[in-house]
Amino acid sequence: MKETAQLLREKGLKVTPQRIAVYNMLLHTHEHPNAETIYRTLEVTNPTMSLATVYKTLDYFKHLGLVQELNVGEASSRYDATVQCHPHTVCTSCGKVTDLYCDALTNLHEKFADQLDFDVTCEQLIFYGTCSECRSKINEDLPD
Amino acid sequence: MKETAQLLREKGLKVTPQRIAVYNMLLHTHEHPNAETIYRTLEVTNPTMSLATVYKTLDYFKHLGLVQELNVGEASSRYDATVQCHPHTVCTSCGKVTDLYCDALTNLHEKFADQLDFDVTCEQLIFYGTCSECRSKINEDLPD
DNA sequence: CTCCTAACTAATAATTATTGTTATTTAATA
DNA sequence: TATTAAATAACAATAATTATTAGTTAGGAG
Repeated sequence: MKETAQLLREKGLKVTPQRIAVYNMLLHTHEHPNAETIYRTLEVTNPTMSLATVYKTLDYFKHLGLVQELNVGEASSRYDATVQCHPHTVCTSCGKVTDLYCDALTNLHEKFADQLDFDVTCEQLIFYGTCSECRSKINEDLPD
Repeated sequence: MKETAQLLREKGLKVTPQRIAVYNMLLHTHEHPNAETIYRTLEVTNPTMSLATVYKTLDYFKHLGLVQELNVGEASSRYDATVQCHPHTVCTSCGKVTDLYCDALTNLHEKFADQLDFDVTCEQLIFYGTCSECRSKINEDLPD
């Protein structure tokens, strides 16, 4: 936990329990939680935590490049402590968002920069569909 | 305009002036407007038009595959009458969303389907950055 | 062509995610 | 330890979207 405090300080942020809690939660999950989920998870151990602070903290973190905001078409944004752009899969059945680490699908803009007439700062590739678990479930429910 | 009425009928929808107006507007623009913009544009010529109807109409259209909902990280969704998945650029300076027709950046999932363990139904590739017009403006404002 | 009815629309209320406000508290430094 | 600028919690406000409902209309039956 020392590292988080150090990191926040380096970014010019005051170190508060709330900020440490939000950042550490994002570091240790792969669920890409939204603000509501972060708040619900943290209020159990951090009674002194409000949803507005979660929003504000995420906003600071985003602008300082500590987290990435992810928009997969849901009403609310999801957050990821991995700030490097990388593709995601989104299961339209269970809602699960998964990181995809695949060099061939990453930094696509670099390969096409000359054809674009557009300065790309960030790219987002999302595959929508059905994850393997949901596919199995659907097959169980529909025996032939 | 006859074709739109025909298309709606084929999809099992009643043909109403509101629905024709919304669909035709989306057909004839490349601006990827959101519900609010569609409403504002149409109320000029269609005084009998309400924002709630625009939302409901877009929802019907989306589920019937007549339009595509596009989420570029803004508060509201944008809509596109081109339902085939294709990449977009989003200028973070002026907000303009532009279609990108480039075979090498389209249907990426088909090329990687075997590596995924995920049934992809649709993919979305978005390049965020600065469009050429905004780049020129920035250069004007900052002479060296 | 007129009538009928289910489907549609407009108006408006309600909801949900997010942001603003403010009084109080706290982290960091002298 | 005292100071103070910044952060927080509580709550109000806003914006986008959805739900409700009473009145209207499209389109088929007669």
